[in-house]
Amino acid sequence: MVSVLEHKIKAMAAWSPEALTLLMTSTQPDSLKKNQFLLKEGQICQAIWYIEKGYLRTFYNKDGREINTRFSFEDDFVTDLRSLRTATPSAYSIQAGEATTVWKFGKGKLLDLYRQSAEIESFGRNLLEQMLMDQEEHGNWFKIYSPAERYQYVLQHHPHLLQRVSLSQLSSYLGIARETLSRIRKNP
Amino acid sequence: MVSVLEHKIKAMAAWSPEALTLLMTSTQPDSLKKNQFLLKEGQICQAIWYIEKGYLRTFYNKDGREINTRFSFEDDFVTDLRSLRTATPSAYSIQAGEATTVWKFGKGKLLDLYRQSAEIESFGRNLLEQMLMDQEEHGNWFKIYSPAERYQYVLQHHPHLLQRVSLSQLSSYLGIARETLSRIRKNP
DNA sequence: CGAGGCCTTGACCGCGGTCAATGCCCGTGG
DNA sequence: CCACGGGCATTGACCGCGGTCAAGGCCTCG
Repeated sequence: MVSVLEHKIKAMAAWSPEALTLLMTSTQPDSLKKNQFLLKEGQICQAIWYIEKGYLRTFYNKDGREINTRFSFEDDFVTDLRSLRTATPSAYSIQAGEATTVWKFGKGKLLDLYRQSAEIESFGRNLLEQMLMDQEEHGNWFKIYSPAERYQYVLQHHPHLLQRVSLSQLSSYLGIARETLSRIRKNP
Repeated sequence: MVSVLEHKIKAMAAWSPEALTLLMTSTQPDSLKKNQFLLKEGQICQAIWYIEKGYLRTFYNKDGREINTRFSFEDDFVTDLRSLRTATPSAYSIQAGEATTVWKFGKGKLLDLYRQSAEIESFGRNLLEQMLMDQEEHGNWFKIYSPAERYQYVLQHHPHLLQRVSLSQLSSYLGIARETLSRIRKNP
């Protein structure tokens, strides 16, 4: 039987059978309960994960307060790129927001894959370009939009966030206080 | 004679002579006067540029006001990734902040390079990873730091910004008003 | 039924935005 | 050489948005 991962990956690029097999034999699934950690602040990130089901939040501590920097859902790839690349302790934690199934690609394995297959390297590059585009857009929010406008943006472009993430958690992602988000939602 | 570009590129990775030659024969230099545009809002971005000398600012219009989203200096690569990838009109303009020399890699040429050389594709992937790391960090600023802290961060980590970019331009990059930046600098 | 999350609401206030005036530096032309 | 003008930075006055603290309401789950 073909896994969800294989099915999804197939749809993302025009794969040769060899590359697809190589990719699929380099990964294993893992299950996380709600609130379980994939990575804890201070650990060195050793892998990239693909989310099959559920969602993960990436956050970090500012004076004992958790600031959410990202929410990742089905079909997203997740890692702490800085920690992964530089093998330094992560400033972030990654935690399951629901019961979550991920597929793990270890760092060493991943570098092998890139070396062995130009197709996979190309896929990786494209993925990174997509992620960079998204990240630039997200970063520019804060320069351009007011808190209310940022909320409206999420409402229109990422409505699933509001359905699955608590408002407390969303507020730090929007860079505002929980109470302010509450008031924004109240007033049209 | 070996160009500045070739010298720099050499230092960034372990190149085979073939890949390096391929790369160097796919690019041409271009000179920009101060205030000259590399890309104007509404145009479709067709290339990636490498900055040999000078700097570029990327900005965009919010209600007639220019918001600077990025400053790129020597050895940086610059483009509007969204416009380049999707061939849609750019929301950004890119303008020289000083007399600037760039090397242009056209989109078609670039895709050829990736197809022809796994080394170049790998170089591209690594470059993207670096850019994504930087962009994530920059984006998280706004969630984590206050205006004064953001200024301090630039002061410590990117002091060249303050030497070469006017405070008016820097302020929108920090997401604050020009006057506020002035007051932050005044008070320790 | 009680406890604990989570969200909402209110009161207060300080940070940072806006507008306007002034100062400073420099390049240009009389 | 000086006078003027433009661009940029600073400063002051004002005020409204959004943060903080505290209380209360409403779920869900044990």
